[in-house]
Amino acid sequence: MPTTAADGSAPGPGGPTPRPAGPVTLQQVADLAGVSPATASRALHGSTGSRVVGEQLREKVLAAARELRYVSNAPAQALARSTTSLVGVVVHDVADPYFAAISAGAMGVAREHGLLVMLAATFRSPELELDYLARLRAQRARAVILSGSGFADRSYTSRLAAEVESYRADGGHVVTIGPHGIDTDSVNPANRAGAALAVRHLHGLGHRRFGVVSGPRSLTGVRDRLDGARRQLRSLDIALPPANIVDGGFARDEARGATRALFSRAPDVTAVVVLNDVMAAGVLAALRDDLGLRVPEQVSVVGFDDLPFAADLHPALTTVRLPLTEIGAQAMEMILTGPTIAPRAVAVDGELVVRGSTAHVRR
Amino acid sequence: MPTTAADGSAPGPGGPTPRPAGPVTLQQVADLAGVSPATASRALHGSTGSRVVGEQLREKVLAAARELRYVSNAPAQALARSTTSLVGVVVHDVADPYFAAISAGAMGVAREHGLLVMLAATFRSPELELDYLARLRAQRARAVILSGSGFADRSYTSRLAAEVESYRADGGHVVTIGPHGIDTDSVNPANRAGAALAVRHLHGLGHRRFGVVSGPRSLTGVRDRLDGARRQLRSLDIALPPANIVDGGFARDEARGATRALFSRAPDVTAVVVLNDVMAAGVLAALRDDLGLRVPEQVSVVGFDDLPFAADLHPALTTVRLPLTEIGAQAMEMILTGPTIAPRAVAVDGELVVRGSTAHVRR
DNA sequence: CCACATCGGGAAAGCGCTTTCCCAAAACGT
DNA sequence: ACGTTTTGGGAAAGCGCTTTCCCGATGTGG
Repeated sequence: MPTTAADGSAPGPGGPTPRPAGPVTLQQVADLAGVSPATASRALHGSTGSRVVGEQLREKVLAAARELRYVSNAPAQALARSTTSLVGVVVHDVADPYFAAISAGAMGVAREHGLLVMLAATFRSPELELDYLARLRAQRARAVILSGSGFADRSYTSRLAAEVESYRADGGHVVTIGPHGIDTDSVNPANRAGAALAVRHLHGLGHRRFGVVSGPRSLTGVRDRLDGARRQLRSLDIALPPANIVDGGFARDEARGATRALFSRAPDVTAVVVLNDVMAAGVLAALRDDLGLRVPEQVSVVGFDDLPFAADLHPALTTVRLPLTEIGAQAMEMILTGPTIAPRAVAVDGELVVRGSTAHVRR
Repeated sequence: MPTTAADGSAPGPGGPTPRPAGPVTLQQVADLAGVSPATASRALHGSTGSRVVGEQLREKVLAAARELRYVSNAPAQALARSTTSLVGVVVHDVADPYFAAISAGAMGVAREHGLLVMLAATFRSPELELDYLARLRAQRARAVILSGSGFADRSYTSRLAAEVESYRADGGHVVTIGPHGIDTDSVNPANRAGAALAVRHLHGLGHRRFGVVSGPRSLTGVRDRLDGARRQLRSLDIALPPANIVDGGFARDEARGATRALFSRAPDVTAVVVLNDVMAAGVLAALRDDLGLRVPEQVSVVGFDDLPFAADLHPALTTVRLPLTEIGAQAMEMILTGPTIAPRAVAVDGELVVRGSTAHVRR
């Protein structure tokens, strides 16, 4: 019987794993293999450049580790190496398919490179975002991706900048997705251009009376989209009265209510641009079930993001596609290549996907 | 000017934060406050039971920490305390709304209790799940939630059991969602009963010729749902020929293709039960756009899960609702209460939500 | 007025790793 | 043949915290 006897909570001769209580330490592995902890460490994580452990001992160590089901203590390792393989991803809301897609992209890349991701959801609270950033910094996360757009608030922005600065001084790397008003690597979806695309599409179909279902204006991403739509409208000489802009709160049901409000104020609207797809679902529901307006015959609707369910809405949603998974992946890739001297900014284009929710104006 | 001069990369007299390079250590905070590290530690994380730090010093320490923007080194803390505030959540796929909802529930509870969650996506690979579990164990995560259902594979199950056992020996706690074939705390959605519910609903509407769009049978959750449907059908004396069961691969588009296959093999089917909502979206698309069959006039469809978009499908999907967010929250709560002597199992009921995709049989 | 708790602070010993040194043995050169 | 490099292993010094212990300075009761 080649396995050593070691201790025994299970004294029987058969048990292949005479595992001691509590976490197994490197020392125990070393003892079992009859080597020093130094050698055990090198055999298990031969990271020490040129230092090579002899084939013999190496095998013994690995066998010992396997037998004890050893996994190294990551915090201890982090302390000794002063580096971790953790990255943080902060989102507004995991259940929102927008963030789910971004996260999926980021996590895919993380996996390929052996990084563990800590996901934090802020539920759109700036306070919580700051708090999480500090905690991620405390964890010595290598990098963090701020994937929810920023908040349009001076105090917040400066606090964020300070926190990011501290983190960077600690050797951390932050990548933002969308506008955050701070000087970091970033990947920027074409919020303005995308919204303009939507407007031009509708204008091209003959629409002249527009409504917008917006999100909370405190979010810079929302502002940009709204701004993009507005500018494009202005340059086409179309009026967009403030009353025609309603806040759908980024939620389906809230958008549904907002849509009713919009049409009670401006019943002649024939084209509505919705600042994201989940709200668009609510808009479609309101039009169909609450207002009895037919899409696209009476009203055309275009969304934003092209979330997976967009094609399954009724009618299928015309929308501005953003390659969300790629965006997440790109952000993670920027992390892998490490920070550069000057912040990089990669721009990501949106693309109009025409489906069934838009048509020539008929009213 | 009350702030100390300390070092200075910015020698100007005004800079409020003369922060040294690299991460700030507790020692530096202690120095600045003129106390020992012991006191600084106690002042910042007064966890040491009765030990109280004098108001005076306490304030000084806090001020120093604030000034240096100190955050404690979590790995070092973890090492010293030999405990962390990390919990792992492993899912099959973050982008899948099913897991997104569960994660959201879990993360909400985690946040309330100051836990950081590490989210790992296995993309349905047993290998990866095992690997992540080991890594989470290495991180000394307090607990992990295995939220994807298990794999029906003996070798996998025994390896999982071993890994879980090791983890538990290290003081870890694991909670599973759905059947995993191992002896842990678990929250179990009513997969069998839910599927039976769907079948009874359709049967009650007069349907007698059933088809099932399943997922990969290697997943125990899928098996249970399928089994629930089968049993119910049998007890109603309805045949379900193997040819009427197709594998939709848990993906919308794959399910769409599978549906075409189903109807080419069994064109007389009037009721199809789909083992989850994302596949149901594909089924509806196939029926409507590929096969030209009208739902619910010619074919009735019921899904499973009641994901957020279910009500927005066309027609709105009749489905078996599972309170996913709650399920995630409950799992996290089991973690908070810590492991008990005997594993707990909480059962979660499904509930039929009748919408527009089912109707009396007419063919 | 002194023995004796009590309180609040610091010195120092870890926590489990990694990594620099240091050293013996083996390989090489001339 | 001997010096000189490699090679591969171990001893030990941290990494940045927490926490036990110890100790002087206050407060108590007899």
